[in-house]
Amino acid sequence: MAKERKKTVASLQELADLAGVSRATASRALNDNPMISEKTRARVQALAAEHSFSINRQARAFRLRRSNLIAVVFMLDVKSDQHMSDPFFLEMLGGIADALAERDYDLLLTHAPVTDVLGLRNGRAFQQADGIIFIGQGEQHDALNELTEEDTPFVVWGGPVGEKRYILVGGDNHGGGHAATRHLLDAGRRRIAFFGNTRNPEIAARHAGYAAALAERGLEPDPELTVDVPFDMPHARDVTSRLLETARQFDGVVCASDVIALAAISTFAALGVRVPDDIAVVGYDDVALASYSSPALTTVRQNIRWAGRVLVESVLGLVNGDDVTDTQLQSELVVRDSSMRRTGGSAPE
Amino acid sequence: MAKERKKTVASLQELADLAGVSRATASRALNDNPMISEKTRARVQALAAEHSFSINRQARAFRLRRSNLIAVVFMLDVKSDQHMSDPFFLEMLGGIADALAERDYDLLLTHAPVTDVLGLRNGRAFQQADGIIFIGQGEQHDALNELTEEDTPFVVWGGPVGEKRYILVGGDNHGGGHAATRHLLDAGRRRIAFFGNTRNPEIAARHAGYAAALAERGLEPDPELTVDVPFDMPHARDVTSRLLETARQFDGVVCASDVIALAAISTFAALGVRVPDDIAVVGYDDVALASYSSPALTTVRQNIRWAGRVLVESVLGLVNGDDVTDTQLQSELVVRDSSMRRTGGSAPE
DNA sequence: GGATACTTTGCAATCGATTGCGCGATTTCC
DNA sequence: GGAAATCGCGCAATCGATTGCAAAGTATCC
Repeated sequence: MAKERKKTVASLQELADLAGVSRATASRALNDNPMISEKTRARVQALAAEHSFSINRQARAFRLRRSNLIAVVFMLDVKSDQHMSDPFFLEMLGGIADALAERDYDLLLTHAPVTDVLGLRNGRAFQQADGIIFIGQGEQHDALNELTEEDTPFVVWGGPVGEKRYILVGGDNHGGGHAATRHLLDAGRRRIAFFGNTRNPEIAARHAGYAAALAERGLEPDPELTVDVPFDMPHARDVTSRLLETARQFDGVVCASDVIALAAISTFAALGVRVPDDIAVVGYDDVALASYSSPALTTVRQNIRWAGRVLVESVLGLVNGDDVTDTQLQSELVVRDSSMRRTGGSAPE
Repeated sequence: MAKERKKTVASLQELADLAGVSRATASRALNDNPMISEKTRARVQALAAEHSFSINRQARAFRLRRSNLIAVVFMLDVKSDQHMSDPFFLEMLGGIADALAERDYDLLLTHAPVTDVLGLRNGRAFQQADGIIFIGQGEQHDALNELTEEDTPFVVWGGPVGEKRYILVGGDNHGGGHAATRHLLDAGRRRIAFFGNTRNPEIAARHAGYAAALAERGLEPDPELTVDVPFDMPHARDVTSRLLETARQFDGVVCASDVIALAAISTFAALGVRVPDDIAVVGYDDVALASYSSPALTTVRQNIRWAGRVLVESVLGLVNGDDVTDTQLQSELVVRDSSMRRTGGSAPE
């Protein structure tokens, strides 16, 4: 009797009957349509709440041709096998999810190893979602350009590229790469390597910043020290150890991600190279776990959660037909290893 | 002219017209309904492919009252603030996403800090999705029981609990906790702590395994050494350092997650405690990054991607009205620190 | 050949919400 | 007091696919 929830009302029609109005009026009342009188609106809404009625979203989506769904597509490079275990993705996803929830949108997660991005045209993302967020460009830049022909709008998280027809949101990769490299230079390092796949636009920009920082000090980047390290741990480890065997003449390394950095550090340790004494390492992304390595990892912070918000605002802007422009977010060097500075060869402790 | 994609066909009606059949026949042909002759079916499907027609999923979902969407809800404890930065979640999500994609389902991600789980009843997950996967029970066990009243079926990843009315999938938490503890005991440790929030059912089971392992060796677990460490790094660090100040009489610690373990190790290091010489640490989950800490972290592996598959199969089983039972997956100790054994007080290096 | 059975296809209702248009009632204005 | 403007609401079409049922066409049997 004192049941808090009354018999639930299934359809708009039932609610209308209950309120003694037509379906049309009930619909308008729920949507705060000004055509409806204040009194009627209040009554209908009260009844809706009382009977815990909520509109059938399927029907609504069908009628309005609008699902309130935004798809998130992770562009995973199969070759370099940057897979989801990079915490960066999760934090980004969290940021996007939160921002979408605030705007009353839902998140459709599409996680396909994307070799053929164009195949997405016939996939769910383009069919069901009102808009799409691509995380990363991988090496699929041209395919993305082609997707702009479709009528589902999208934005991309990534790095600068040449001919671009889509909306891009990204960090200041050039600045980040520059700051990271500069940090090592300031610590007295001279032979600085770069670990990362420069075919990826974001990483290419970081690498450009790296090269620029070297140039400012009159240093020429050694091509042999730019290594295409895959994103995931096991591979990174292999490549790193191989490099150490063949050309151990470097004393610092700028990594394209924290995961790479941690893999490198771990590998160095296994091979008896001391970090940061022999080789100093800088990461990228400032994932939560990075601060807990020992020594704590110096890295470039991107405000990932905020990035998620910007992505959401951009894509919803497109959905609503607003003018949307590219966005570049700040990146910031986070220095954690105060003892990296070269003091003349003596290792502390 | 040699355009590979002909003018796309928007609706079933158009396709039917093109094929010279009725909408009904076209629909049945596309769905391989045996009522339709082989010839007609082939013709319709060929035309559909040729004009890259794909059914309007909104309309279909509306008509069939079935969206082919499975919602994934992360149960985040606000108090203990276990947030998404734990890579465990991401790997699980990847496993679920893959398994769903194979079954032609999509993933609706719902990421709400769930204080009031019952509020989900009116949320999107219950409205749009055909089924739901909850990741973790948090401390919301009773609320979950109540949700079984709703008509959207769901399964839960988590640990054993008392009165349970829902389908549960989980790892062998008791066995894992036992193995982890046993490992430390075998290495000669005697004062072993447990870090984790035992109000969480999974962790409670791990703790039970921990206690059981101690008991087998005639040791009584010291309540003071069971510490409710929050899941995220900063808090874990605080709590850990406090513990060290007040009661530093332990030589091993079983952690409820790798993230906690890494935080603990980092804290120990900062406080001058040597790992594993002074205190040996075992983690849980075997997240990718764990293997790269130094020393590499011994941990309990759960096959998370497989877990994702099992969750998907279970929830789809429920959706289809099959009988579904609880599942317990294997857990396995991964030993990475060969040098942990106590050798009489002499620290190597 | 005619009746019966089976196969193949089409008709039309249906799912639930939204919205253009029109109608009656009320207010406003002169 | 009457015409015009305004307000509040309902009628009915509509979105696109699915499906029970009936009808038309074809094969089978005696």
